[in-house]
Amino acid sequence: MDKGWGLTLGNSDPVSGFFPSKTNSASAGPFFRLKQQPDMFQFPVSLAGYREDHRGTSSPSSPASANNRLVVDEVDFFSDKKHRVDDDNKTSTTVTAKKKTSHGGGDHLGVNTGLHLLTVDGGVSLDTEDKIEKNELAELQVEFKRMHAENQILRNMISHVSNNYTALQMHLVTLMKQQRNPGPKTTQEHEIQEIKSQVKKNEVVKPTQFMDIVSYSGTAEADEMSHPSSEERTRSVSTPNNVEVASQESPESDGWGPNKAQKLNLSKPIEPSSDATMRKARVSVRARSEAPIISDGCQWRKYGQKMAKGNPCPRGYYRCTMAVGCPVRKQVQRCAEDRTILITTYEGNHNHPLPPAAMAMASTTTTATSMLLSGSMASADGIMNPNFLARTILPSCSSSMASISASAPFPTVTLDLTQSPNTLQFQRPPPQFEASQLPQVFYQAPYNQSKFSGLQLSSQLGHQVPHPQLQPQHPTLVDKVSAATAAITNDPSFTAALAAAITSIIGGSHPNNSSSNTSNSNKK
DNA sequence: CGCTTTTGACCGGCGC
DNA sequence: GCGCCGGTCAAAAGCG
Repeated sequence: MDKGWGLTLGNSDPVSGFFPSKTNSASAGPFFRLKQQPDMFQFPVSLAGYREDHRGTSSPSSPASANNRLVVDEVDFFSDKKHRVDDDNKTSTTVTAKKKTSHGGGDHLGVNTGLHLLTVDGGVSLDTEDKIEKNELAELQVEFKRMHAENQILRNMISHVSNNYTALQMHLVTLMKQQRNPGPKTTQEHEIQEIKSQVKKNEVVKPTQFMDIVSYSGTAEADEMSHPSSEERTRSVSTPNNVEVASQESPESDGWGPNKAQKLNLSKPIEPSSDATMRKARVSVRARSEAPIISDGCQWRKYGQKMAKGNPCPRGYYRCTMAVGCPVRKQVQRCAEDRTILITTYEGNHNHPLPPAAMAMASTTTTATSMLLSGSMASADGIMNPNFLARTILPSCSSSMASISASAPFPTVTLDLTQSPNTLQFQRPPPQFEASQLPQVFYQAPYNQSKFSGLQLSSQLGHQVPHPQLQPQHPTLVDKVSAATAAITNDPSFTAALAAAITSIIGGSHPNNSSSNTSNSNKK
């Protein structure tokens, strides 16, 4: 079980942990606020490296994550609170101020204390030096104000993008619901019909790999109905599309292994157990870590270990033990090529409230995962609209080599955090960075994979691959915002946060506590 | 003593 | 039908 090393989700101070201030956090993430839950878009994530001193401590809520990062193998979100876009400018300003006042020990911008005291000896040119320093201080203050104004502009831009995305997301959800309930006719009927046709196409392609958008939305609603608790209602509201990435627990399915539900005929009535592909959806995170496991905010218990074919390293099987019957599983295995890379694959759906950190992750990346999943339905031929990724997942992955992939037979979001030059710049020299490893997104639909197995998108918003169907709704705005987004996404910790988020969302998107036959791991 | 980990056995899916 | 393989089970061992 993970006890606090590796990917750590702390919750001591989510806001300051990931964003330097609440003010900044209010605008820090273009799509991390899409759920209208500002508090949910905080990333107290530390994709931290191996810290033996944390071993044995419960990581999710360990405030110690903000300290003691002498050895960091991955991204440490707590180590540097000045990475965020809003602070980049501030940081530089502060550094300048410190340099100019270093002899006096002044630590605060605008409070140039101690300078005079050190220059008094001899009493030479005190006034002159004082004036010079006052001028410098004034310049710094002006610059600081200017930076602040720029930050405000950037915030507004991000907010704008966020709003646009939210509207788009809601639109998508609306379409899904309308598709499921064809009764009401709206002006978007043609879009509904298009989705329906896509569903039919998917049936033809490969039923067992069908990403059941119908049951997808249906299960989400079913969950809402079956879990009327206030918290779950809140989460349902906060995640309108309710990314049911994971299993809808049923007696014959546990959400991980081979499942009979995969073979259910699509013509059958919509029910959770028929959502085979959704149940099979996985999130895989590749992270460089010496730790045997990554801590992601949940408690895990190992229930098995197997030697997987083609990999000399054993694969560990873990299940969530935060609640009885939680069906969430994860596999942990080291990469065969590079054993410093830890591959963690998540599957399942938590049936319990998540820790604050994990919930933040879950809420935040519901968007990303939902875009991955629902986006696969967004185009006529089943090809995911890359813009969705570009708008949601990509920004956070752009500069940290995070790749997103989905491969048959199960849709899988793969985040590769092993090639994050920016991250490593903070910690140690980049070991393996080369031009060919520029941020890319690889999306492969779980079906019809051949159509776009090679789809690659530049994750840089400013370098999106042109596509007739993929033109942004507000290209001009996108261009404008690209700079701001890049500033955000240039922080590799953001990617690590996303990784943790997606991994947690797999289990945290929506509670479902249907009795699972895989939940008796504790019985002995 | 209770919980977790280990590890071989078992099961089911899938390809040949 | 058979064997391979991934995944899970559960008894035994380990640990605090």
